[in-house]
Amino acid sequence: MMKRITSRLEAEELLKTRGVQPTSQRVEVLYRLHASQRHLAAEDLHECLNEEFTRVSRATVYNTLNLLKSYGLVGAVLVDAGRILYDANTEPHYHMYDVETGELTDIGCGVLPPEALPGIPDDRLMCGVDVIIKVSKKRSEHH
Amino acid sequence: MMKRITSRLEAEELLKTRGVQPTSQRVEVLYRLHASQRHLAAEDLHECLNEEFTRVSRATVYNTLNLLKSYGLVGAVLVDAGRILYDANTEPHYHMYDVETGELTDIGCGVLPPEALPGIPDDRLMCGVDVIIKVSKKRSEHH
DNA sequence: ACTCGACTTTAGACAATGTCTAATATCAGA
DNA sequence: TCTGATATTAGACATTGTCTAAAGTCGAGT
Repeated sequence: MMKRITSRLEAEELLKTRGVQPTSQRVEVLYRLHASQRHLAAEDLHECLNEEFTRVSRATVYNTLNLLKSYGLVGAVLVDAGRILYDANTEPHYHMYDVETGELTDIGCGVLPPEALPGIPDDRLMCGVDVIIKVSKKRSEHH
Repeated sequence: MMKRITSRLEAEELLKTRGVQPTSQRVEVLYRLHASQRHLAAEDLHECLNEEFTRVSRATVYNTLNLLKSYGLVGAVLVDAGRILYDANTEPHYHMYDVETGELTDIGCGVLPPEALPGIPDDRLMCGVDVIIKVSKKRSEHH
């Protein structure tokens, strides 16, 4: 089970143990993402950081999210064109996306462990699996 | 097994049978996507259409792809931020994405039928499943 | 063939998202 | 405290996709 970060201090510790310089901006981004309990876009996070006391530039939010992602400290989900949502949950899991509301929900992958996925060529290493199950409340418009 | 379109005439027939007005632009877009045998971005398609005799505007390429997608005549895959790749293969299938080269390959979903996916709430209808298996040749940079 | 109305295409403006650059600021180690 | 390496910043830039208003095309009914 993943440790949930509940304070800036814990975020700082986590960064240190991974060998990432725990600057105040990085700590803040990581902490806020955990605190929000939701999936956030970079712009959401930028906005949310700057309505409080903190002041973090747009570029830093983007850079930091890319950095955290490259260290596996956050997850990224592509739902629509030109929109990445970030996810504090770094356990392997899948997503359910409501195409009407835009709501994105985590789904455990118990029934469908990544190992069960179709085989990949021998010369490649799997470095991630994205599963997005799209749902809606209505039937699609064209039958 | 899906019928592969090999001529503009077949593209036109397909559009007609689905009740979509088979304009020359739509026929051309649908035909070219099948002819290319690859996954193409809207811009690729726009470029490729206009180096030949045909002349199709950017807006029409985007509109047409959205239209075809809403009728299930083409598939769309999100691989990177702000980049949709379109796919002539409308059979249920998954994708393998090489994060280094950007190469996107179809993978059958025989081993992993969509029905095997985690349950979704009763009040929602599943309207699609995206599975992207990310692979690379090297280990990721941060161990 | 003609006309009308509905649909389609078009060019270009616009919007949203993310990246890059050069200057400045900050940090860690000597 | 110094110094080099690293991080942050503002703003320009690039890319992708959407919107709008005008012009073009299609087809049914006459």
